[in-house]
Amino acid sequence: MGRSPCCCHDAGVKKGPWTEEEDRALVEHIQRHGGHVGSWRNLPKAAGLNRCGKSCRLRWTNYLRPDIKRGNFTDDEERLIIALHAELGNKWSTIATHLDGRTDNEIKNYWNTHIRKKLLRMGVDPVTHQRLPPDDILASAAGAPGLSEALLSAAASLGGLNNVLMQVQALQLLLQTINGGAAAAGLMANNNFGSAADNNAMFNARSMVPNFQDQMNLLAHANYRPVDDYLNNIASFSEHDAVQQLNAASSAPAPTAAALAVPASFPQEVAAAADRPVQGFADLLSEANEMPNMCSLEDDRFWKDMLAESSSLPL
DNA sequence: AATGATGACAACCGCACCTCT
DNA sequence: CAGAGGTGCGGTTGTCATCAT
Repeated sequence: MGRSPCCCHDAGVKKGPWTEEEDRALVEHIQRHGGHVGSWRNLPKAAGLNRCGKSCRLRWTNYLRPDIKRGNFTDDEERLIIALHAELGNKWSTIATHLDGRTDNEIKNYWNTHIRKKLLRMGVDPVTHQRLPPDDILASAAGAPGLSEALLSAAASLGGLNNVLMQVQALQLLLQTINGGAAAAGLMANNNFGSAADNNAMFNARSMVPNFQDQMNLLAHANYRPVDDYLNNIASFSEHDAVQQLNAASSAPAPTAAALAVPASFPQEVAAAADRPVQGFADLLSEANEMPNMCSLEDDRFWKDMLAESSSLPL
């Protein structure tokens, strides 16, 4: 099973982008043979192409084949890719067999340029499809070389995220890292869901709940559905993502006062905190939200200011 | 307007596997 | 069974367009 030498190493064989003439020669040659290629190695000479046979095969299978579907991936296709990737991993060719007209190369590129980044923004490991471990993030913030890719991605994306809930998640992770999570609640004011008073109630209450899951539960009590756990069930991701997109895009009614009421099961100080005016990140974040490009890791001042604000939040 | 940075996509590279002799 | 030819596959790189400075 030795590896055969590739004709691509031949001197004078052209590489790089294909011209229209080359495409036409390749297509006409294959059509002349009824769509059958025979030997790819012999094809270039027969077709009058100064190309490696391998290059011809790639060009045909990934671009010139008549049954290839061009254009953007649909939502359904994206969901299918994610689900299949969770099951199959980087088996691009196998994944491609489930999507009509899509090539493995196209799917692979789409994954690397779109889906992977989207998952990272949501705090999801695109390899394991699980939530990225907090230790990873904490270690990164402690000065370990190489800030966590997830944190970097989340932080760099803060201003551009079109989904408030993603912002919340990203900032939660960031603040847990920076400040032990104590200030994270203030960030929740940047949500556009309800009135300022409602936000005060919700977010001050949240600040009294140190545990991330408890915070999420409190939000859930107020009819928020921010972090349904895709991470524990990859099959539900597509729907979850779709719901998130809908939530972000829709003009969903603000939660009612009743919905925002602190549940009786929460400690008394939580209820008390609900009446305190929110401070800290709210203004900062809403300002950032209006100017998407101001948030980036390169903008040291932003993070410096945010750190300063976080330290002044009431606990 | 020029230049650098970034993102998206096409194409290449090298290894592994399958088939045939 | 071994080895060569041919192809499939996944990772990586190159190229070009667009955006930011």
